[in-house]
Amino acid sequence: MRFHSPAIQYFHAVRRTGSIRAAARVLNVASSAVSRQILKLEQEVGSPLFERNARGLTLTTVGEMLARHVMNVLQDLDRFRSDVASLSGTWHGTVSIACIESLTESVLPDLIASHRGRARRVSFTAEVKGSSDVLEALSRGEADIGIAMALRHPPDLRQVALKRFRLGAVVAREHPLARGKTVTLTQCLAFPVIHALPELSIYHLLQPLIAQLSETPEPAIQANSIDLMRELAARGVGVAFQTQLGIGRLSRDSRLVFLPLDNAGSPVWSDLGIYVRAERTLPAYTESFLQELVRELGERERQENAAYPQIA
Amino acid sequence: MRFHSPAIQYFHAVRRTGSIRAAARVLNVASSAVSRQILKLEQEVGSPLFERNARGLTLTTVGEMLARHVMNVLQDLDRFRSDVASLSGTWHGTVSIACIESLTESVLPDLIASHRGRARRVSFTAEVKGSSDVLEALSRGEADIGIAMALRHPPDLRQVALKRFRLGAVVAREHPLARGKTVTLTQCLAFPVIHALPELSIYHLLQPLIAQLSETPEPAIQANSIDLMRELAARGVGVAFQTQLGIGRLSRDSRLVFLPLDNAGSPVWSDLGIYVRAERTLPAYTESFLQELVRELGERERQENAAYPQIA
DNA sequence: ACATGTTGATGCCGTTTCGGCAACAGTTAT
DNA sequence: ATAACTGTTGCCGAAACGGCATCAACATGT
Repeated sequence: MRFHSPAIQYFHAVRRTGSIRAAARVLNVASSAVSRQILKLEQEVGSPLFERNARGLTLTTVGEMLARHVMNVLQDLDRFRSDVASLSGTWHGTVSIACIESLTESVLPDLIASHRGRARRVSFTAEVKGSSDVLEALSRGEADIGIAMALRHPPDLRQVALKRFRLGAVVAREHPLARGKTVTLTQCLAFPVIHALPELSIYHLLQPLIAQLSETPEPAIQANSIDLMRELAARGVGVAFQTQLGIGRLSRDSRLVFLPLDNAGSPVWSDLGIYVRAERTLPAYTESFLQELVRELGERERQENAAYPQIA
Repeated sequence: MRFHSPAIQYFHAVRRTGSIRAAARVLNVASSAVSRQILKLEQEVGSPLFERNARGLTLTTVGEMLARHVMNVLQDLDRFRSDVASLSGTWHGTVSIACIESLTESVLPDLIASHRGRARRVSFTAEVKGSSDVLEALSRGEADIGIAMALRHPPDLRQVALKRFRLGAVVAREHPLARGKTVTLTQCLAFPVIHALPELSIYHLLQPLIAQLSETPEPAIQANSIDLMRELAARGVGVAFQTQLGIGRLSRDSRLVFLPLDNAGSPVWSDLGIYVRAERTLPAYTESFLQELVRELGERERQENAAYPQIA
């Protein structure tokens, strides 16, 4: 099904790879063919689309505009394909997800497993990144669905849903803090703390709060893996922080205890956003999974906020 | 700027004209060329796109899906073009509007005139239709912006704004009703009434209310032109009904009086919706006009509701 | 400083695709 | 029945495309 001009596809490949020859390799054509199509495009648009650096190509402003158009075309072509396929009963395609680490513990594997159980012809691609990288991948058309911290998102993305989960401390069962029901930041800082590195969203949640306290925190450990931090906490190394989303596994892990964090009497929220490219209609199978994702996250939000009722 | 496969453009022309030979004439190519491209498309999609009737071609289900995709592609191409043009200072294009008759009296001419004064390179196409035809034209990609009665709109359209205006009676200055400040439907039905035909939105607003009354209305006039109805009222033929939007001209027309309608103590609202194709990003100049349109209608809504303050 | 590898662009040439002309079979209206 | 219309199909010239070899410009490594 190749009813779009080769120039479109070649341009797309060059943009992704950043090089004409690399694009030619991916497309299984001669580099001269690719080069010519790009030149022809530039002539028809009337303006250069790439800046020729010695080491490859970079998009110009006009190039970025065309890239946006081409992404819209190709993504909508995918949707059309899926529409036709679903008409004849076949229901297949690939859902590409970019998300932050909090999801990998139980939400995402549960959902994908359950979905695969029902629709076996749908494949998945999941890539774990930092929040800003998630949004960037989405903007570049490298993912269909993105889950990230709900910060300001670029206008070319649409926030499908916003779910909030409580941030809390994770400590070993024997830890002194484990005797309470909740903890304050000040209480935690009295013990060794396992800090998140800036790549993790938790860092951006806690840093402003810690900065408010005048105390100098005890020397601590820093890490960029939620899994690692949790395992460290389980070994009694210190206090780790994480979103309540990891609670699914925690409840099965007898070594650990989750304590919702209180700051000045009110909970500390971690806002999770589900994003999609705005200028786009999703294929049916992607839309279907998206709905399940939103529903599931809403369900977890409800469950967990019921388990730890809000104070204020 | 023709970087899309000819098949796309040919398909689009065939869909609009409903015939291969007619499309060929529009495209200035031989009909054989068009026929071949369509056949090639059908072969690549793996399914017929048109039903060949002896008198022309009709879209199949798959054809309609492709039509949607092609519309998305071509409309987004327009947007891309306008983006590039606005980058180099040029700001030109055509805004195509489909709307119901209520707008033609003052809102639309005022807006277009004012906009043309500032951006002379932007042209306009306006087509007056019934509400459902407006939505249909929008769905078919024959218009950029649609203004219609806010009924249930198809899912491929997006309601940009919703403004409500009071429905009222229009009578000659010498009419007995002109002595009051407002009127009820029962009061009106005591006089000869100029009814709207079903093609006009006013019909669908008033019919349910009239049906509620058990009285048999006096034999009356029916018409499908707001202008005609108003002129009839001016000549004392009877009571006409229209949206408060026509008030701009009314105030300049000393022969007529507008009386807001009351039904069971509450106003009768006419909901006006502004629509746009959902799967689409508008060109900059279209978006700009759309914003002005929404603002202007909002302004009129505010003004007129202030002039005739709500009762309940 | 020199050699090597990589980048994008170009001239040449065979292949593929496209479009125009004319003729065809089928349906509809007069 | 005639005439006007529909979409389709061979045939052929023109345009576009892709592959190969080659070039100049730049970066990297020795």
